[in-house]
Amino acid sequence: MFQAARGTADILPSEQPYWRYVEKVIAGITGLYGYQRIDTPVFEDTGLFRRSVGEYTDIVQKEMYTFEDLGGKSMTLRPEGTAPVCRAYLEHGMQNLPQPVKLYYISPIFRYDRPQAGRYRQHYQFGAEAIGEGDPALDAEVIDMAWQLYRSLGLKDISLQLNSIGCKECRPKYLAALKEYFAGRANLCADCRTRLEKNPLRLLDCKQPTCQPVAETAPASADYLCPACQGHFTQLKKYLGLINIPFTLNHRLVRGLDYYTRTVFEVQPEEEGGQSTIGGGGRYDDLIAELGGRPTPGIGFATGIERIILNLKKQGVNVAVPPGLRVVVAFMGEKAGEEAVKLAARLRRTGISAIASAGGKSLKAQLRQANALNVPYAVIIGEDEVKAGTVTLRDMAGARQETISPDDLEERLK
RNA sequence: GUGGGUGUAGCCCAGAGGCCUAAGGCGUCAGGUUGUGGCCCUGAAGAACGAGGGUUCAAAUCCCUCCACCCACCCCA
Repeated sequence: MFQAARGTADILPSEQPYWRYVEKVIAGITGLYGYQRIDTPVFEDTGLFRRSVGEYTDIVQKEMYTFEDLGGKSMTLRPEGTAPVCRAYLEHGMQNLPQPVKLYYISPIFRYDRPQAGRYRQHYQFGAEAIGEGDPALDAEVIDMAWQLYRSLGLKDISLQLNSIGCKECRPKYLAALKEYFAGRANLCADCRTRLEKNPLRLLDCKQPTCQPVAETAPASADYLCPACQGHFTQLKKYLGLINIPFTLNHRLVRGLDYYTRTVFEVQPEEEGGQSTIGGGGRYDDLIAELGGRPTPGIGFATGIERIILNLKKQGVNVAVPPGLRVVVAFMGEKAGEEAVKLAARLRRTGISAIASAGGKSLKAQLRQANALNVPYAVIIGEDEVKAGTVTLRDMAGARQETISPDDLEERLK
């Protein structure tokens, strides 16, 4: 038998209420902040991700679904959402729109990773990008939107971690300080020794017990910011205070994609546990230029739908279940069967969800099924009703029924 | 990619070398007299025990390989 590929999952009808709930909240929030939806292709030129995400990131080095198409081009299944949106921004000349351009997406993301609870090879992300404005007020707005999203979803006990990792002016100085600091440490783990050369920022969030204390007392990027970045960060913190967004400064917060500048943030449930981050984002002021556009600042945020749902369940958040079927039309006999098919169709045309039972079962079986489907009403048509031109309307919950004209059904079932 | 745990019908699971041609519960389907559900009762369908190999007179039960899921690491959403 075939199975869904490793790390992928079917989203079954019983799960759908969660997805629809999350989508509904997202639609509300994005509307409130003036974001418009964009959908980009599932695969892109591999170069787009290599250039934006960064050659030495884990994502590019070992997690991409890359394949050669029949024309010999290297394509990659989208491993993150920001680069495609930036590509679309440039491709469609959105720099000619009023800035910032605010776009959001809900789309599948692919990463070849070892699956775990809350970690999949295909998962869905909601992401939002505000491109074309570098004002820290916009950073605050994006962070606020993320925060309000989780609040609106009904998630409690989440925390916001915040940091600034500087820009290309001040970053080199900081990296040098970091390298100098770590190079002097004897007992770094093997991973950290390679990070030291290729991606020193990542040294900060190593989870190895031996590296922990070392990272804890490492130089903080916030102490090495240039005046401009310092000003930006200060303003951002002030704005967040003005709109009452609680945040925790975390000088070890680093993100796994190279394009981030200045602001980075992450949201996670306070309860400990692996795969806990539910969302994160940051500013990427050099990305658009890196992709060939004029220097254009941007900031974005993304969150994993599966992880949101995981937490909704953990916290017992009640999601609205969409209304089910309203009526089952049961019948006995051939002529009544025709009436049932006609009646069910007629009810649907008036906006009342209805099915005629099928399969020629006994009335008992038909009502049993109606009960299992949890419909509030059953309509019964037998020989008597056919002769009299009536139908029997049964209130399933009240176990009462009466014989009425089919013309009165619409009014009664509304 | 590394280390560990698990894998029996759609779901939850009993079962620890021969008594298993695999038990139970949920669910599904049917019936409990003639046109009526939910409770109850009865019955049926549904599993060669993740896959493949091996050990043994004999394996769901032991061994090996693979696959999948879960946990930790890694990384991130």
